[in-house]
Amino acid sequence: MRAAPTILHLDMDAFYASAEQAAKPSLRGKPVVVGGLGMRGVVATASYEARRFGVHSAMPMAQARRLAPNAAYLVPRFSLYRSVSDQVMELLGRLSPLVEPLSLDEAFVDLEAGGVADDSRSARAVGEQLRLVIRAVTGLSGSVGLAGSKMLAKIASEEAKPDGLLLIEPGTERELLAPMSVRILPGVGPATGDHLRRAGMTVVHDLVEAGEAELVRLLGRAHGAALHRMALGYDDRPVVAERDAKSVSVEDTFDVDLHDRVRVRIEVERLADRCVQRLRAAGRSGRTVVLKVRRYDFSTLTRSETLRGPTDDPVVVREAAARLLEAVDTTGGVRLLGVGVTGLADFTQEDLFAQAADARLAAAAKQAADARETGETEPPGDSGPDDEGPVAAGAEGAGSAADDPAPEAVDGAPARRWSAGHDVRHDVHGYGWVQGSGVGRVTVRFEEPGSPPGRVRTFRVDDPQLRPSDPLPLVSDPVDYSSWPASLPKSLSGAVAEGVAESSP
DNA sequence: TCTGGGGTCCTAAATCCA
DNA sequence: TCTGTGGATTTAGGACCC
Repeated sequence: MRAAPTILHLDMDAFYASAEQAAKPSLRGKPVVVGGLGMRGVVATASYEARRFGVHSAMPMAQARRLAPNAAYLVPRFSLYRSVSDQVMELLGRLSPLVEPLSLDEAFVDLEAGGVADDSRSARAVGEQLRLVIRAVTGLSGSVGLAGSKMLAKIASEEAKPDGLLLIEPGTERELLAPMSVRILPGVGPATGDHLRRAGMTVVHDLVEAGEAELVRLLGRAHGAALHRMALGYDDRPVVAERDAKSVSVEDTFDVDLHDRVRVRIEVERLADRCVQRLRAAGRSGRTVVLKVRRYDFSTLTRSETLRGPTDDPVVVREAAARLLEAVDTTGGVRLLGVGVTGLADFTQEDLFAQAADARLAAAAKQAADARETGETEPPGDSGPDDEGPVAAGAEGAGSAADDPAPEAVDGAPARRWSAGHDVRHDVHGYGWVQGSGVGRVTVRFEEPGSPPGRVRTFRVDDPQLRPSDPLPLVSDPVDYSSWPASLPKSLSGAVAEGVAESSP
């Protein structure tokens, strides 16, 4: 544990929902729920207004709708969140070279390594400034935790939420942690929490009392020892700037369980292709292919196969996934399929051709053997990368809605798809967003981040004056903060006063 | 009334090899 | 050559995180 509370944890408040509220003035102050809208969707983020109805993240969407029927329900728009996140991360990068992003809306910063703080006073000052600047630049609020370790900084930001700052003074950690639920400690989820509760431990103090030996007995060596240290407030994990991804995976939950074996195989091949696309985009290759199957009863199993060398060949990954699938019983129905690759290496050209050739040979041999069994005469080598054609035609519909922007054909002409929540621009009425669409109509609310709440108008889905638009910046006339943190612009206090006035009418 | 998608890390058993 | 030991690797599953 370092002496000074110079590790900062930033957590944006209800990030996705807040970004949507900033983008859509008519939703400010109203319950907003962002998540998958399909029949099997779950809540990604609920605005604080929605949380008052009991809606929280990871809750099934159907349940959220019962609790808050009048909330606005929106699909996530990651491009918007990513652009806001980039702005925030850029600001953090000015404080220190050691910035560790945990997700789009969270990061650790080592202020001491950045030379911007070395004691409680300076750390608090940086934290307060950061919150102001983030609000001025993004229009959103974030909560800041400051402490001498990552664990405590994160707990501090959690306690500070929403829109606050908490600094844990060195020496006060144990006292602070003692009465808290064991669930605040990292690594204690529902299962471990239950386990501990059955052993009579519900608050952090109980863990300290129990002692390391007892926790190790209960939870195993690594977990038990780590938990004991955490309970005492010890955590010396450093802030790590960049960490390489260790796996790449894609998965889909289907609106309706899949029963048809052929359909299941087609979906696995599609997922394999998508997985390889992402792998290649990252410039990586992988050695172990993992197939994930969630069955009708939510039981989940994985099967994996390690190749002789890393690959980024879609054929190799597809065929490995298909082999793995053959060993899985899918009677009863399949709820989710996933394909992943681990054992990542940086792209190495050599192995690939040999690997692909090997796999093709093996596949050819197998196909020949199968053909002999079934009396088929289809020649091997015909199952190349692009033979999705005729079979895939019947495979439409139940896939996730999110990943397939292909327009539906109406009267032979491609109809545009107006997704709820997405931005549009109309030649006459300007910028707005899709409130809903159906039966040939699309309803748009015309407003933008800087405007007052706007009017709703309805158009035909093929109105030529209506076009999809990129998200607008949430703050239209940003103050120049390029000199921060060296110096704050004079307008800061003015901008801050305005911001406060806006958010508390 | 059900339970997403993208990851990480840990454990344990089986297997192989020096 | 036989047997034992210890380590590394592979595989499967589970918990956890946002």
